[in-house]
Amino acid sequence: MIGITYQILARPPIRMTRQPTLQQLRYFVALADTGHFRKAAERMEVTQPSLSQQIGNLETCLQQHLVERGRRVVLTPAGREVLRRARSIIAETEAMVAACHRAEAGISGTVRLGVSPTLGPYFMPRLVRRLREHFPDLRLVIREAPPRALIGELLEGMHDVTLTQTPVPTTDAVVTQLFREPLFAVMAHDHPLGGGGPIEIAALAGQDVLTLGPDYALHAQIAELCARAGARLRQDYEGTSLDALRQMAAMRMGMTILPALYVASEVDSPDADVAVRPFRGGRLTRMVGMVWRRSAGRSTGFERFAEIARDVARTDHRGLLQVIG
Amino acid sequence: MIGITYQILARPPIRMTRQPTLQQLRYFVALADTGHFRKAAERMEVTQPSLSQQIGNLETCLQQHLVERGRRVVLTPAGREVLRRARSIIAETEAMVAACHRAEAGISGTVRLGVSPTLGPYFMPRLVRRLREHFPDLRLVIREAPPRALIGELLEGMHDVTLTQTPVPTTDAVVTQLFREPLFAVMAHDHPLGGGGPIEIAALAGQDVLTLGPDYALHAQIAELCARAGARLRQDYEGTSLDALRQMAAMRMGMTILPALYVASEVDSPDADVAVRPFRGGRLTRMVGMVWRRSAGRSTGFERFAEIARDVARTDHRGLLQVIG
DNA sequence: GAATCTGATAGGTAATTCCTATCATGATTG
DNA sequence: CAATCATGATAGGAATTACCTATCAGATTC
Repeated sequence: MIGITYQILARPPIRMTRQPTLQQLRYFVALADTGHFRKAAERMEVTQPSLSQQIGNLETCLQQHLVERGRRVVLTPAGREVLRRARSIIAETEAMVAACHRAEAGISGTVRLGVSPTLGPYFMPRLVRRLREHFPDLRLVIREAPPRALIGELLEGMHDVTLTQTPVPTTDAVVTQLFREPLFAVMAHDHPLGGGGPIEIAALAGQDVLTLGPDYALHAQIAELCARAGARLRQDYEGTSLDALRQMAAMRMGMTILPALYVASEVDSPDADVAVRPFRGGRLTRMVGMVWRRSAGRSTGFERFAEIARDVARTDHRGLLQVIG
Repeated sequence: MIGITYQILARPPIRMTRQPTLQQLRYFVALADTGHFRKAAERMEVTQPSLSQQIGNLETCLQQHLVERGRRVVLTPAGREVLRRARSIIAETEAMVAACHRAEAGISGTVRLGVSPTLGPYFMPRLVRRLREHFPDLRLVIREAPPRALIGELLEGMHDVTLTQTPVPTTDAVVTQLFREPLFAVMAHDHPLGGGGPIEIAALAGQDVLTLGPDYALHAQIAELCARAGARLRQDYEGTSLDALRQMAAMRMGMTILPALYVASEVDSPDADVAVRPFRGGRLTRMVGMVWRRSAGRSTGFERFAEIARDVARTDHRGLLQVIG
């Protein structure tokens, strides 16, 4: 008979099975704590019949008596077990709500930050420290990937936000520019262009130039520069990292072009194994920005992240990076 | 303005703060698992607008975006954190419901069984084993207390059910008789009444009789017997346990009267330190029953417990106990 | 460009929660 | 012992929430 009714109504079984509600659990905990229906109702700020009814509904749903209703209210064994679980469920729910409400500027949970390896090691340590100051509850997972992969992964949802060289080849992302980072010519000490002051782009003519693979934004930029300056971009050798490029230059395999943050961090010392020359007037730079999915919307808090990153660039890398905005 | 509205409506703050519901959490988990609103709605057997609205309500309540709605559905960092907690909350809720539904004959949670020390050690081991066979999920806490305290504690809610000598001095409890347990006369081997077959109650006349203190039902019973038979109930010495009584009898401080289960367990051997004589025709017995609060109602499962206890008495103590019912 | 897919919004129905009023029972007071 | 109070349940109805149907707006596919 009931089976037939179901067929007629086409009502799904999931809806036929009553489930306990969090409110019912809260009412039950209040009753257990006060040992008294009226007092529990007062505590929960509803009337006694409402509370009584909801606790009755809970008992019906669980198919167990939870309470003995005599001269005193006493929990049954089942009631005591349900009380234990109810407390745990309510506590976790409240912790979840509190964590969400506590979140500052929409930052909550674990943020996954993707970063280019040409940038991450030289910029992130200070940025992480600063972010931690601003968002004490922030949890951050940082993953490195070459920019071409990085943007794809961002769009796939693998990262929440990325720090990388711009422009990026998509319109599905919001790009917020942070700063302009100068690039430096780097070569062996005894290279024809080694030594001296700022170098002109035109001086690259006829030189062998090493750079990273095409997965990096730097690759296209340097390839375009070589074409423009009449230099030879070595196709037979590609660096897999900035360190590799520097070592190849030191071994006289050609000259290379490296970002300022890397140079400042890894090369700028009197006993460096390569010579470093800035381009005249800072003519050669790369743009660095923060990128997140357009669908993330306006309340993500990532704009706040970008502000903080600019601040780091401004104060910790003063005179090296040209902050934008 | 809003503060004033609140004052006018006299609505309690607890009601002004929206709380997440378990259904919303279930919808959100389905969305996270399917990555797709329509598919999640199908899975939950509601329409897409319903699911969409409830997830929106959850986001409003938590004051966080949980989902990016773009060309694909991607969880935000906050969303991933809420997902983790939601899974835990739902799992615990389902475990709670399942435990309640799985319960056999209303037995669920941890049952607290109070037992008289004159009974427990000699009857409970077999009863517990049998109960465990019938209720595999049963959790049992067994506590001993003298019967006078035991019944008070039962009424206070400290025990859920008790096993004790009856009658009990209250009408607030349901008493289910289990069996009649014979009592035996016990004395030193060289006591004037030592040796021989069954003893008449009248033979106690003039004898010193030892028994337990007034917290035990046995006390009143033996006191009444002594008055009736013209025996002297020793007031200067009281046993604190059945073992103590037996030892005092062995030391010729008087005779005593002990229950059959104890005798069968602790005395019934050829080299016992006391003589044991049954009363003629089994005339002297005590009644043992199971007792629970009247307010526990009819669906407690304790009647089932009583049946099992009778079964234990019938099969494991055959010829010793006279089962009732 | 039309058709289809996807998620949001609006209006209305159905279901649930809560309130008020009352009932039934037991305990307490005078 | 009658009157009163306290306690939890039940009934009817109002208020609120959950859900459905219809539609909109934007994106994607053919």
